[in-house]
Amino acid sequence: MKKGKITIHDISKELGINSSTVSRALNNSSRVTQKTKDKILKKATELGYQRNSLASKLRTNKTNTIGVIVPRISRQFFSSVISGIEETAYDAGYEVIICQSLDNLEREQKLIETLLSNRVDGILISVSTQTLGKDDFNNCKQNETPIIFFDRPYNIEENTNVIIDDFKAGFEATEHLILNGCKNIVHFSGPQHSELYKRRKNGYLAALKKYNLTIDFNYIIASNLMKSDGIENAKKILDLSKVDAVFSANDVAAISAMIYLKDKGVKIPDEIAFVGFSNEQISAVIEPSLSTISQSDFKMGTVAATLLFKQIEQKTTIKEGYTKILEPKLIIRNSSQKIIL
Amino acid sequence: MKKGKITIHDISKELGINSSTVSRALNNSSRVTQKTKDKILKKATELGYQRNSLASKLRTNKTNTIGVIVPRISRQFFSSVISGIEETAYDAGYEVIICQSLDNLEREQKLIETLLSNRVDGILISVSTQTLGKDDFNNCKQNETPIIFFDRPYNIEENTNVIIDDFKAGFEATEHLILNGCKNIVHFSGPQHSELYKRRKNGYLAALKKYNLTIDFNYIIASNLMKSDGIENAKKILDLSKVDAVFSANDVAAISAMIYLKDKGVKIPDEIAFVGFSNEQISAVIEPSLSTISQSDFKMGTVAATLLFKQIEQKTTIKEGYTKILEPKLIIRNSSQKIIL
DNA sequence: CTGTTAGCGCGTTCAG
DNA sequence: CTGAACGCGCTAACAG
Repeated sequence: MKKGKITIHDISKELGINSSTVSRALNNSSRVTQKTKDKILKKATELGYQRNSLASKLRTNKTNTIGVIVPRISRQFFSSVISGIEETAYDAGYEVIICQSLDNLEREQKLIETLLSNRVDGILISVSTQTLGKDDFNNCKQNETPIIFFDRPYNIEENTNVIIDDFKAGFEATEHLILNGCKNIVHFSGPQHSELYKRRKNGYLAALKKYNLTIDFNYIIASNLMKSDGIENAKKILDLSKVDAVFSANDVAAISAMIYLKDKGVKIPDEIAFVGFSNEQISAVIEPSLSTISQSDFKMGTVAATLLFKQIEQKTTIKEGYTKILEPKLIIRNSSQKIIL
Repeated sequence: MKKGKITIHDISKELGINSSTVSRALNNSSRVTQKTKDKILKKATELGYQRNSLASKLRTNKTNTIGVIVPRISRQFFSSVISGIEETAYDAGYEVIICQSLDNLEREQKLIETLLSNRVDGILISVSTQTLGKDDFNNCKQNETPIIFFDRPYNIEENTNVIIDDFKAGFEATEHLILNGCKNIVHFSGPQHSELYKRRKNGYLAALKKYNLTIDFNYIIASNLMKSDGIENAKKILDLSKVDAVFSANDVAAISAMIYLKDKGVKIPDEIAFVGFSNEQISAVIEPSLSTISQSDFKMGTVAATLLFKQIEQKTTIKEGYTKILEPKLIIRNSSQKIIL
């Protein structure tokens, strides 16, 4: 057997058929007779032919590949989104290159460069926390490479974004708790300079108002996204006179708070609604006494990917400032005790 | 500004310098004068030149890219290994393509094909649980593309593998617990047909023997890797008269067991040694009452990658059956209470 | 339905 | 130190 890589020319010569025909056959073109196709395919496997995508991509100027950049793949939210993206891409015949920025702007920029130099057809990105500028992704636009921002919106006026309706998520989660008989609902929020957490909080407040429940601002506990904040949150809960539910928009803090309370032997609220995560490991942890609700993170992946493929294939000039706001389709996870949402 | 992609020829024409020189300058060849280099680089950024890696890779027949296949990126062990791989690759000037097989053999095979057709220089893989055959990766060997198996060994006689010394890990974890005064140590094991879990168990047994502790086989609780198994395990613990530590080699089951015990209000053992994970989320969950030990998963990534790059660069014919067994460098995670290991 | 020709963008000869 | 020419493997366009 020949050393090195076998090319279509090797097949071509062996069979006395022109290499273009071989190429067409291997791409299953309708313009080749089935008989010759069979002959070629047989020979190809016989020689151990291995398609060279690089050459093909170079020639066609189309890679059928998209790049995905997330802060960390270990974060369940992102790995779920990635799964959604991959499923969609798989069906649409696209390859996916996954990258993690580690929330580092410099690294993120480097990844973008690498993806562009590999001529990906498009990019999906959840920007790093360091990414605050207004024009960090000009190189994409210059290349006319579509880029879509998901989860963490970026420069909404000019770019395509896929985000969730946080107000509605907060409203519906809270409303559900109310409809299940809860009246004293604590809300764990996140950093208050973040629009995202503000919107969720406003949803919470709106739900309380709708049902004429008194609003006690001591019941709104804002904190950062650290474990230690969760402990602090838990201590604050202990100071409140009556709590029959928690709506948490802050996963890390919420979990450590719950664990802390459990360890202290405090009975944790029967009704807890978490927004923002659905990881199996985490749900393993909080079962059976709690339930999570999960944003449709998987769906966010499919939506973002579908949108990207549309942009790629229509080759539309990128619409400025289109934002897709997902309905907060909240998924109820079964619990051995009460259903939460 | 010119539409479409700018090539070295565009730079070449604008400057009246031959494209070969431009190419050399952009690759920082020593055979170009600094002055012309500067001129070229300036022009390149001015025109928004964007290197075409595809063409370069095709031409040089070297991609400086490796593929990594893992069952799931969401599993902390794998995402840690990936981080290790990425760091190493980053330093060595390699790109990394991350793929997940979802523990599905068909998908795994397809990914291999894709990676090969993209001419990756090498592959790192932790095989899917469905991968049992002896020659599922012949296409790599045929292409002379190095492939290294990590964590889940595959056909040790013929391939390069990077695994951990499970016996030693089990021994040392158990020994540590003993040295901290524990005498009644439960061992959570995994599927008993797996060599990996057998070896860890043997390490546990060896440690008990060394310190003349009585071996009670009721204290060895084997199960599968599901949440439900963890619950069963927990129930079995309740039947035991005295337990002052747990050495768990089975992360999923161990966690759900601990949570179950907590929920039941049972005081969980003070000393718990987990082997096999170090995820932040998980450690958030089990703090402050427990501590984890983590295998050097990150290191496994660096070691496997380093080995692969060596194979790639030396272009050695792949040594048959070389297995690198890592020392189980166990990392102690701080706990607010006792240190476990 | 198949063959011919040319070229994607780059790097690497071999000249000068 | 720089230029001219060729080819990596594949496919689009045009013939036939």
